[in-house]
Amino acid sequence: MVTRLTNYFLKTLREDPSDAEVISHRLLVRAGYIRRQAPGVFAWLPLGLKVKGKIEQIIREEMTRAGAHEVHFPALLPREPYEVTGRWDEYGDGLFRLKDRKGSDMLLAPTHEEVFTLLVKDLYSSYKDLPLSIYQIQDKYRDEARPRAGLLRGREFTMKDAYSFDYTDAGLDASYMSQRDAYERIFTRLGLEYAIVKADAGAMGGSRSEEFLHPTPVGEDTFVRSAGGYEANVEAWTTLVPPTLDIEGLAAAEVFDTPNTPTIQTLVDVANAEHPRSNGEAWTAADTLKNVVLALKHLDGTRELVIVGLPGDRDVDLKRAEVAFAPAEIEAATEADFAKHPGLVKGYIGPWSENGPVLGEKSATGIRYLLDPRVVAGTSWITGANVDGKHVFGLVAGRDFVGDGVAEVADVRAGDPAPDGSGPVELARGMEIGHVFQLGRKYAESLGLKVLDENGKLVTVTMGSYGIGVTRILAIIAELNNDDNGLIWPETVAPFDVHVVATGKDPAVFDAAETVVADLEAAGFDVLFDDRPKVSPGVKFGDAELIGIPKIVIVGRGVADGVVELWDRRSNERTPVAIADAASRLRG
RNA sequence: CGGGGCGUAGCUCAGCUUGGUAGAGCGCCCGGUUUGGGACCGGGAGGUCGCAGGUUCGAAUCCUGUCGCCCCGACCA
Repeated sequence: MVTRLTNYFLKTLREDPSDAEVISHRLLVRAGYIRRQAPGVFAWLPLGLKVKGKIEQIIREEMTRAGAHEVHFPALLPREPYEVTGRWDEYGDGLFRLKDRKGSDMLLAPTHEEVFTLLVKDLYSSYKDLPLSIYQIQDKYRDEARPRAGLLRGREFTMKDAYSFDYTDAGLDASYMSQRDAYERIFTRLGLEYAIVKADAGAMGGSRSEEFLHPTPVGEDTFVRSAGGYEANVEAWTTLVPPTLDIEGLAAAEVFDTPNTPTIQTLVDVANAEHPRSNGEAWTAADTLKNVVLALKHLDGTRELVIVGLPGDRDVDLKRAEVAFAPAEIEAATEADFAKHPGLVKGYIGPWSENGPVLGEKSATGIRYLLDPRVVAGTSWITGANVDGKHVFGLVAGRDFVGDGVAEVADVRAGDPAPDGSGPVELARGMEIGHVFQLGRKYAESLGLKVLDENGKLVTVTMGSYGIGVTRILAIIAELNNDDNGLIWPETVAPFDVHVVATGKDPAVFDAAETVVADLEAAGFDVLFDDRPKVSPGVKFGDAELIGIPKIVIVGRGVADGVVELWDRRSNERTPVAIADAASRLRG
């Protein structure tokens, strides 16, 4: 195929658009691939659509290889199925909701678990029909609080979402691995580095969940990896629990005056100055127990205070807290919250007081008290004595206080030991490009998807859900492949195979260019032909660089000697070749 | 939702402090000269200065309100 620039829908911009910050956004707009319509919503121009199509094609091929079949659902859906699974409420403000003329609630789907499940329920009723994997490539809608970075975080984005249906756990495992393997092939073909990290299943429910993260400093996810191969999103991190210690023989707790120690650091300073440890070692923040007050906003609108006790050198990671308390939302405790609980002495909160337990469901305050996994029985702490200006030293977990449970909310640090014993971890940033979930029976259960098994018994189907962010991947590829002059697409996703540039005004040049273009087409190349007659060479070269097709043929002054130049966009090398050899040289 | 920045021609921006009725570059149209790195000359089209009030003889400029956009944070694929 040959596409001529003289009648193509393309206009490049000489300057960066003022509303674009990240490189992929700037270049995709400047080079005429996309245009912004609304925050986080983009129109696709011909060039952009071609690249998107190339990525989708690779995904389709690998889905087919994995035995998944393509379908297509509407983006506009009725409320009911999402009401049944609870997601109409759980999605909160992130869901695009609208009403039709009759006043019925509709939504723009953020994902399609419900309708896929219902479709299979409509048509299938026997174990003989399973396993089944179906997928679609469809636009998704999420009303992000803050869309940003162009395509990297939009409110409309294209996603490949696949769903597997099995009636045994082993079957689900197999379907899951089949998709997971397909993802590895897809990202490898796209030339995208990825880490497969353990992820939090979160509001999606289910058990096993892994994210494909592309490591990049601009990523929004923090993940950890150990030298021994452990990789996990910090949201899914589980703390290595130390062994419990012997309580026998530990000294009794002692209360000391510690005026003006509202922060951990001031407390540690005072402790070292006035109450040094008996063995002479200095106290550190890790010897203190920090009790952080969190307010949970539950789905039904109720507000609950929870106090988390964690080592004083750790902070609460709000993302991890959201996971720990999902689906409730986390807010900082307000003055009003404290006013309702006069038993809490700000800055000196602790589980213990001379008058008995202060924190915990069975204590004086009745506030739920959860402990960091590191606060095991037999560990000894300096913590607030619930009296202004006093702390208690040597307070022993399991002897002097207990929690109502464990909470994984502390931040994860470089150097923390991996839970599988594979050594200390380092932290890295990544951008989520794919996610595989074992949903289990959550959706099938609530929507009533059951089949008859070999014994004629009704069994609930078990499902998996597998997503890839198509438009996000496009943006990441653009982010990775560019230079000062523009985009440089990998051949696998470039909008065209070859960009032919005819320069000058000599009719002989244009004749020669027609010959080259015809040869290339005959050789099977998809060709973009810059045949604009009155545009100077500088403009054409600049546009070619901006557009970023990796192989460029310059037809110009060399024509007099019977040669054209092959210009490699990435290496910037130009190689003269005979006009008649251009096509075969490029094919080789 | 908090913090910051910005809305003036198709695009990128100046003008606003110190009010006097709108500019530049690029792009676009016509004519001509150019053609291997974003050419040049001449002529031209194009703007309710985001919107609404207010102050003033007079507002892009000052005041109030409002809407929108971008960035950081919270939140999210």
